[in-house]
Amino acid sequence: MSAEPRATYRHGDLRAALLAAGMDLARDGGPDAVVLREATRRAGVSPNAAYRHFADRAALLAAVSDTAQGLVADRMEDELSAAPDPPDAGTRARRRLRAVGTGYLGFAQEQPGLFRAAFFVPGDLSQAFSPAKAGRAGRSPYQILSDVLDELVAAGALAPERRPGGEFLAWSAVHGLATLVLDGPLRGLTDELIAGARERLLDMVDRGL
Amino acid sequence: MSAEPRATYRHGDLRAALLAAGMDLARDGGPDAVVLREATRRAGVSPNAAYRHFADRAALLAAVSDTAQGLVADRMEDELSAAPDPPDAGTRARRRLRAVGTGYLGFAQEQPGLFRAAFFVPGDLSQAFSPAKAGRAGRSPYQILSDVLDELVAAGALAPERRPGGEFLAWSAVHGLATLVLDGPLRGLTDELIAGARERLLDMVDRGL
DNA sequence: TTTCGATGTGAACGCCGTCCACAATGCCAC
DNA sequence: GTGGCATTGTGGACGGCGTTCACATCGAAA
Repeated sequence: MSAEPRATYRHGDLRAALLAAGMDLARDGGPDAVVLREATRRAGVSPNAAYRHFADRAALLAAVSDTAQGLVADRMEDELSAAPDPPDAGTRARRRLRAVGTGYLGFAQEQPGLFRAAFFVPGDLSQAFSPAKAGRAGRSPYQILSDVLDELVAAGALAPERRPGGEFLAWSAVHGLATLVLDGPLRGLTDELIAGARERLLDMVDRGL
Repeated sequence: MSAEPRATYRHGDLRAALLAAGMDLARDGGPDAVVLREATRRAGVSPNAAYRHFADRAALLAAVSDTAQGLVADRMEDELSAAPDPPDAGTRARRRLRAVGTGYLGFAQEQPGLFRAAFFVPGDLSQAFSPAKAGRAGRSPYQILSDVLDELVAAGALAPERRPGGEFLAWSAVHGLATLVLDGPLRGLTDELIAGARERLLDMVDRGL
């Protein structure tokens, strides 16, 4: 889709094409690989054309980041759907919180480039609840986490006075571990070892929230 | 120290000068601001001269990162020295673990640029125990954390079977929170609010380790 | 004193993000 | 229809970057 010149002068949906190209670049290479000129090249368009749809490279990267966060949300929703449904509401809610963390960390392992693009872009977490970051189900990763914490309170598994700010505790733990797996001492470990670390970390959150 | 030409053809200690310039760049601007050409400019030297001392920009950045981690270590040691010494060994050890986390997060707030350069450089965490990352006291941030966890076990405040991998749990939590404070929803909050989140997070680690 | 490795210089290459002026296009009012 | 106009794409240029190659300069060892 890049070699032959377009039939029409107009492209059709250049914004979407640039975003798709940006996603491809991010997939193998992370945020630094999202290069404006290369994205236009892949879309079969001159470099400047990008500026009709994105203010600058940072804007394109932000769009890529938002889209990638949507994929993370999907991965989390998948894990939620697959989670078993124990009868007791409390253990069910706690199980669902684990599923959310598992989905987040699973995505980090399976799609390191996109994960980096999603969460290692300075400032792009500031409006974590923006609908631009939502997945198919319409919820952003933060919203999913937030909702599961509400379930925890509703099920009586988390004291209401501990609820406020719970997102920050849970997210901190899980995101920190993702960093260790991607760039730190846990890099390159076998899936089993990483799964072990994950379970221990989720235990910590479960116990300490 | 940049304008007037050098008296001698040789620079003296160009490596150190480039590293110092790199640290200055990182201090305000983070890792992306560590630009090879600018560092040589500040050292009063042609761009290529840098290649006699660093293989490429990544090598310079890695040196900056290591040095910055040494500063983080210093900040942690300071907090450790300032920590009160309760009589009970167990509560003392737990107090010291808190101090380590407090120092880490304090540095992140006080020196965001250097903190980013220290910990937001892909791959530079892989050998976390390298002496290049040590502070004045000769310990890297990871070593400090590791030692405090050992103290916890020695004091009987942590079951020995929970000890292995404890670094990953504690570090994950604290580093994740630092990310939220620097780039996420907690950015720009008052110091009191951030301190509140910090204490809650350290509670979680304390309880859940 | 000569030689030689280590260190710094100059010029160049290709890549990047971005800006400006201009061309092609689709659409809407008349 | 047709003329005008906002939208979208092009071409060319600028400065900055990392990096390489050939060359100059120096200090120290032979």
